[in-house]
Amino acid sequence: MTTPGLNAACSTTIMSAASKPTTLWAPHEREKEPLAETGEPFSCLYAVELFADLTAEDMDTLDRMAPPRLFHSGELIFSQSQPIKALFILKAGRIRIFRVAEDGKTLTIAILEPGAVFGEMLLVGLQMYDNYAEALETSTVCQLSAADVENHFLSNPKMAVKISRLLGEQVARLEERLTDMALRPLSARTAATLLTLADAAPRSRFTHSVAVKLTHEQLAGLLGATREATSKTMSDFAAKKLIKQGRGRIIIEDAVGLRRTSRTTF
Amino acid sequence: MTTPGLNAACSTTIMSAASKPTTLWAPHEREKEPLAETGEPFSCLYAVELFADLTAEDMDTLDRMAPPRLFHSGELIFSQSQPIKALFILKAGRIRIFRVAEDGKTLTIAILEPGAVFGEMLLVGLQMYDNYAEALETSTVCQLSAADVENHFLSNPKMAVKISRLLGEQVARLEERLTDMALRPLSARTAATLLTLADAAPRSRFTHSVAVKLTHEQLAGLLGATREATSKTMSDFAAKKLIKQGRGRIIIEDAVGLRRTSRTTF
DNA sequence: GGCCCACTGTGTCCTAGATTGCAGAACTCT
DNA sequence: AGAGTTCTGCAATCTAGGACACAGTGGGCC
Repeated sequence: MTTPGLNAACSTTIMSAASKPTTLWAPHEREKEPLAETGEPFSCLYAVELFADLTAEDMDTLDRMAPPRLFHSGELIFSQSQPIKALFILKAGRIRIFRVAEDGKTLTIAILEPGAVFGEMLLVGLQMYDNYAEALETSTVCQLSAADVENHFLSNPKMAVKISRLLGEQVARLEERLTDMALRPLSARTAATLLTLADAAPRSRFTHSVAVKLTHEQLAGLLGATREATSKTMSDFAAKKLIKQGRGRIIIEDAVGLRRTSRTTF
Repeated sequence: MTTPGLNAACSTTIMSAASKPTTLWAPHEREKEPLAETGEPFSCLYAVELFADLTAEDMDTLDRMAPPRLFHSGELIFSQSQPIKALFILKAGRIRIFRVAEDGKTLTIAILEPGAVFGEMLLVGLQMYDNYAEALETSTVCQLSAADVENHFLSNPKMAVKISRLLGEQVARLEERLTDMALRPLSARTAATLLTLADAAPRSRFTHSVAVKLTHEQLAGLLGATREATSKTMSDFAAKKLIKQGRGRIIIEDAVGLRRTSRTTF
């Protein structure tokens, strides 16, 4: 049920039903989709698990309060200078949550797919929170103001429970990732990360293989490694027939093999 | 107010009022304390922030349901084979939460001080959760059964909110630690970790300097580094007058200096 | 159809930190 | 007080992965 994704600043990566058509990485897909959906009257909220317990009425109210907004590739949704003042719902596109070190290097905390909720630290009243969010592609994002959230959420006891579960899952994932970072070599981390990405990814109905739509550089950001090192690992994996490479995407060929190498120490 | 400790599997590291006397690391302290307190009629719960909203009545009921239990140094409180079936409150002593890799290396997720609550993943219904908990010293731990928790907690709406906040703080800390691990050299990580440990640590009333009661090896476990590497950085720090060393404890001498080196890249 | 740029593949250093192996010092326990 | 254990301090070597520096190449864009 719950997707065990890599997402840490969001959590439910439930796909919105209509978000990704069956075509997988069809060229030109990008231009049509987000723009077409912008004006659409349907809810940002329906497909999001977090909101499932709301009454239809509440949902509609909230929906009207959550204006969709378009972000172009590379644009920042929030950052240090623009702290989180809203709860965000990703309707279409992809968002990268990341942190920045003094020297400018970044670690990406999560890559969000449509249906994800982020900026949830607002929900638990955390002020100083130095994550950045950036659109990886042209994306449309709905936002609920802090006030609206206050009124319609924190009053609802079921909601608090949901939020707890959501955060609990994040904690579990982060702990896992932390120990991976500390005790596993790059190859193992890469394999593990690919697998997690794979089952958070939109899936084609027609092929049993799954594609992860990332460049080596983006993957490197997730791994806390350099682009070069990641490229090398990917070549190795390709040589071992674990994956197949494509420009900007990686196709998982042998999931069990990956699982195995994700557990090896060297 | 809330202690920004390193704790990840617990969170509030509020000290129970009577837990640590002013003597700091007095020899032989260990034998007397936990044993003497075991039979004590007072609550495990009073000093724990998570329970502050309970009625006195509820508190007493819960208290009677939470038998204190003694764990000796090195003993496991829970593990893979003994999954979490209770919510634990650390009354006295210190507990280490950790994870284990295939090759036997471990990363410690958190070191808990008295007053900490752990095993909280039970609260959000997470089943498979592969953390271990081990007593670092002889420790007394109270446990609330899953059923009791169910009855007295999940009914209480305020409680859910508290749990959310608690988990939210954990998420923030873990994200911070993850990026530290990924992008910062050992020296910086060490400095940062010492600082966080320092203000989670019991504080003497008489000295303004704070002591962290850990061996290099334990610290190394927290840093995801070897004992040797940690020892070396500690020597460096001592040479720079940032800390003072003692067997099994580290005294912070220059907190701002540490803060500075925690931000340096090299 | 062609240009240009964002991805990718390598290749050569080079350093932080792991590994190994001891040795002395500080506690603890009896 | 003596013995054994735990901690800490080095020093020598090894290596995964970082830092640079290019060189192809596939694909979107004009």
